[in-house]
Amino acid sequence: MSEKTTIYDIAKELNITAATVSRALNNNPKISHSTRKLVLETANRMNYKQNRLALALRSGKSNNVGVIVPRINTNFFASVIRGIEEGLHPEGYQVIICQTHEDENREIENINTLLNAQVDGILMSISNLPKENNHYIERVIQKNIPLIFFDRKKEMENVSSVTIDDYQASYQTTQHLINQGCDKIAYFSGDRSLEIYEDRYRGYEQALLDNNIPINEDYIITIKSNVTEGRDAVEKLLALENPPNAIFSTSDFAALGAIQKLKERGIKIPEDFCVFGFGNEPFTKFMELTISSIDQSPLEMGKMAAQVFLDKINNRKSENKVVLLPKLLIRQSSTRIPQV
Amino acid sequence: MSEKTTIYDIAKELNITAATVSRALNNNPKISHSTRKLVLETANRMNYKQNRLALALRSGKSNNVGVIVPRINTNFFASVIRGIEEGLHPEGYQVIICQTHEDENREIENINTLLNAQVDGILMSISNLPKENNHYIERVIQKNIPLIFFDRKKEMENVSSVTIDDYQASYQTTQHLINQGCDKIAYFSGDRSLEIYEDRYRGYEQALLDNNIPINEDYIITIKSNVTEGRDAVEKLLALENPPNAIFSTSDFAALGAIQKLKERGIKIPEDFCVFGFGNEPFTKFMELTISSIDQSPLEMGKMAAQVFLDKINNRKSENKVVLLPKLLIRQSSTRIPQV
DNA sequence: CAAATCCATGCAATCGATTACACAAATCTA
DNA sequence: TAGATTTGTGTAATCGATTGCATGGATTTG
Repeated sequence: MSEKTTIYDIAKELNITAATVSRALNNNPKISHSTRKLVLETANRMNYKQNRLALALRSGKSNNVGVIVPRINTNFFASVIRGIEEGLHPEGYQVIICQTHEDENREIENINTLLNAQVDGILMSISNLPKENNHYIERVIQKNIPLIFFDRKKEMENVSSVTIDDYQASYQTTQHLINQGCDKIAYFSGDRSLEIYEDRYRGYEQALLDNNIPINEDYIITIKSNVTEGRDAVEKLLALENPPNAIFSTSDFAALGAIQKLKERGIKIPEDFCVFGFGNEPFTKFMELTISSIDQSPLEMGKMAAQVFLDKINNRKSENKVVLLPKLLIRQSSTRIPQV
Repeated sequence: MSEKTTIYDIAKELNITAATVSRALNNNPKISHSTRKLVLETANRMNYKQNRLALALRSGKSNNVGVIVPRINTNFFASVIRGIEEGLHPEGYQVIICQTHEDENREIENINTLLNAQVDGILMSISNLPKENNHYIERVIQKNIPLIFFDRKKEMENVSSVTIDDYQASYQTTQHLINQGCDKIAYFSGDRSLEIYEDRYRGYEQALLDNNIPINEDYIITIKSNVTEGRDAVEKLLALENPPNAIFSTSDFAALGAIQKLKERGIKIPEDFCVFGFGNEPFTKFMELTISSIDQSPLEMGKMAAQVFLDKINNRKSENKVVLLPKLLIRQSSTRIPQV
């Protein structure tokens, strides 16, 4: 039935040993031309396929890498994974995907599962900030397994990372809004205990300071990345005595919610109010009023993460922090002054 | 350094054999309570992790399943994969992902890679219609490895599938458009050599026939799933002597392109023209003019595919065709008569 | 022609975990 | 208390591929 051909089957067929078959298949120069030819033909005829598990067990290399993300079905993570896959597949690696659902326990679980599976490396975007007890991450390093963070990273020794320059992205965006004449810029933040959100906040803050605009704590709202939170946040902002005239949202979804609510209130965008998102979700450019956003080059980020992993595994580098340039996509929702 | 603890290390530590350790860890009742406790404690202390490769080699089960899709970074496929992952992870399976980029050679390559990796099953959405030479798919069946198609399936013996009822979806949508007063309904088709697109076409056709509306070949355009093709197709349609007053697009992206172009031409939606998409991409409900579409329940589809795989592997069923119900999401782009 | 060299292949251990079978010690039966 | 049974472990084979070392025959060298 399920006739799995092994090198032993080939050996028996040809009245030679499995060792010889193995060597022939691996182009070992010690094998005579005639034997090699015979083995290759027979292997082909018997539809032989190398059992990678056996190889993995012996060599200690599984040729699998694990990828851990909060969830897979958002454009950003799906695209990063696609990039990783494209970078690693040609090198013979398979990608195993795990989702944390932003849950710390599942994150730990996932890491253990991947270590069990003997992956050759782990590429991850942190879901939660591991508290003091981030032993589980250090265990990966102790095992000498390359660990690479992408996007949501944590500064750690011996851990490489691939991110965009979140600070710059944020600084430039804020400056852009100021250039458009906005002087009261609200800010939708993510969880600032994660480095990327802290960096983004600092960029926003510094741009305001550099333009002599005071920070207004009322304008700073922490949100989750969805439409509803964006709508709710706008309600709060419009209820202020001195409401803002721009929003920089670190989530495209919240930016969309904000725009919906602003329109309902009859506020004209971008004339009366500018909005800027983050992430370049596909819908931002599909809207009638296209939404300005920041592209994080997820495909490139994934490919780069794959490259960093390959460099590490080949001992070319022990540590490496890659920072990609963000791309500001200035669209209608923040364009008062026509772009040249 | 990378101190991988094995059962042999534990055995040596306790002056017993690996067999005993193995049994203790597997709760074999023949092991004395004291030994078991000792082993478990020691294993824990030495941070033992079972090597799944060794287990896989011995048992012949890798506890990996392969998933093959055209690409991962679309909402639909990412969501299906998420569903598969959620269904399989609790059962101890890891998901290995491969992308074909719609390329037949990569599809063959992917299957070979997965067979090499000794996956316990393959879940796939066909990219290309394998011609006569679909040996590569049959090889999977010969090896007695469960094969499950989702969405883009091909009718084959011993192969299970999970799809939505594409015919019904299409029939109902066409009927809905007719009910809205549209009598000249154009149709954007995918590659009809794939079953799902053929089914969808038949649904469209039958609904027209049942309403005594003649089929107009000029209205039927085969497109790729992107915005540009939708725009181009509308240009062609509007250039006709007798242009249509509705479009049923089997792609949300093409539907969006169509809407953009129609608006540019000053055509009012839905008053003068109705548009219906397919796939329920997130943007369809985010637009100012929300786009009617068909939800394919990708998450559920993935979970169901996982379930069918589990049933098969546990010999509960040898073959199984699951057909999910499509959900018509009737939104503004096709609503002339207000819904109750 | 005897000794040295080389070539192609075989032998056997290894990776880590599991498990059928064997066996010694402990416990029970009559 | 001798024999039967149970209990807990050890022995060794197995999964499939790789590889250091050994070996036997052919070829070359002096």
